[in-house]
Amino acid sequence: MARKKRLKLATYNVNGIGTRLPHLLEWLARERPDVVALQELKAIDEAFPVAALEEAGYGAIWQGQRSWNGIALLGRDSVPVESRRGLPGGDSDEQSRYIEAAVHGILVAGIYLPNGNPQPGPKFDYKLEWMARLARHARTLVEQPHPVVIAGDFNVIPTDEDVYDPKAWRKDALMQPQVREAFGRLLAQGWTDSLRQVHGDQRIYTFWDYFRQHAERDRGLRIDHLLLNPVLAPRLQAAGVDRWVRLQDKASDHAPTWIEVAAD
DNA sequence: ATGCCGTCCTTTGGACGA
Repeated sequence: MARKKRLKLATYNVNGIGTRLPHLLEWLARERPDVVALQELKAIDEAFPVAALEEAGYGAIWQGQRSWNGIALLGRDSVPVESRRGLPGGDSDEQSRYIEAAVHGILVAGIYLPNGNPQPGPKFDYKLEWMARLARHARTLVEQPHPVVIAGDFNVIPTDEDVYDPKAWRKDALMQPQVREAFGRLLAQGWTDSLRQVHGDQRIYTFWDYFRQHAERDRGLRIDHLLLNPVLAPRLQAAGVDRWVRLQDKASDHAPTWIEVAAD
């Protein structure tokens, strides 16, 4: 078999793996990503569809949780080699939001960053505290001599160019100044926001809520991100969003978001 | 201005999501 010239890395918030498994399998078959970070499994470990994914050609590691949260990493023809689950300093944190593994020669940190609404309040405080813990750990990842990507649902609208109507979302936790500053501090460590890097000033969204036909009208948010460390960033070749998945019946409110990097 | 819809189970309403 000819050696692949590119690797496709993707993140997809499925909003319930049980309900979304048919969508996930159809998307995997059509787009053939090499590495996938999943969020919002909303299922316990025992309910993860490991056999169906194996049948589809994907190895997986996952950390579930009843009802909420839950993350997984998939590797095409490969079982991810886990390096960590849960962020350092979160021994009392019961929420399944962080999983990290080596897949196809890349260290992949899959995250489901807390939403933080309503703000102000304890959930917003938890979001800021989680972002601080992420930043501390990310500092050790960014300087790795290996390629590293942080991929997932960040629940951060980085700028007003990343939301169809900033005024409508002004009070939302996803675009509060403290949240944007925390995301900015993360980028300042040396991470590349790959979708923005590839698309420049162009509008591109990864999430559309279920109301007012927002998906059909492309009134969305850019909140799913893939951040690359300085070793991986020069290999970035392409980036996009598989919006067709969001336009299907019974879709998740997020669409798969991906990049292609040169194989080393 | 708004969870208007969707998913889960703590199930037939409430909690949560963004």
